[in-house]
Amino acid sequence: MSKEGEHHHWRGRWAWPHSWEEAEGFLKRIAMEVREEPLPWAPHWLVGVDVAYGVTRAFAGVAAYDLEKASVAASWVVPGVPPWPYRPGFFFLREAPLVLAALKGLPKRSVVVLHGHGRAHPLRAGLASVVGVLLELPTIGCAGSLLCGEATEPGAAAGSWSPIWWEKRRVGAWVRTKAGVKPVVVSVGHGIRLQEAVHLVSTASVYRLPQPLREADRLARQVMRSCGG
DNA sequence: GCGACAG
DNA sequence: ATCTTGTCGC
Repeated sequence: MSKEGEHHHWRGRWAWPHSWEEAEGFLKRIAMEVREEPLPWAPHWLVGVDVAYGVTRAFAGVAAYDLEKASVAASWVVPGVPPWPYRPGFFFLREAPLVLAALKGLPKRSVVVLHGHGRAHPLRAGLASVVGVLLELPTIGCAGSLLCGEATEPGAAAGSWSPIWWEKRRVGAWVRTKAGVKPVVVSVGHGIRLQEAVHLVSTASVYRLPQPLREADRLARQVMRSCGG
């Protein structure tokens, strides 16, 4: 990845943060731009993105899952360099630059699902919201655990879910994607309704995480290992 | 002050 | 997250 975001069309409108302090202001502005609204069309693709990290390089895996055929139709990997260390609440600083570069040229009617949070974030704007707002794409956050908020345990059956509350707002859903397995945290990233996000994640799941995310993760790791980290 | 804390 | 294959249990 070269100088973060330099070549993207959103340069100018959004100055990429260069400190933790700037990152906080950046997220607050992203949060104000997030729209929680119905998708403008019936989605055809659920595109999963995940990044695997080696010693010096990182690899973003992307998997386009055809919702009708219930299978991954295309996948690719984009190499880069992780510019920031991980810090809870600022995961986007580490992951977003490479993810943004990897999501070029998606087909129409694509919804992107990211391995992290959207509105279920202390500032109500996690990685999925950053990517959604900057690329003006519908995005969903899907994470393995809560960063903030509270929820009651959903029922044991696959598909059941309960709302997640944070500062008196409903910021996400705790979703049982597989019977008897720990629920995942689903939240709106941008341009979609929580209900639709929950439905898409549930529909695309066989195991705990939705298929496009599993495939993106598997592919990114595979390529990373074949490239020697 | 201490613990918790997406990946 | 990552080091790491098979194995134990429902």
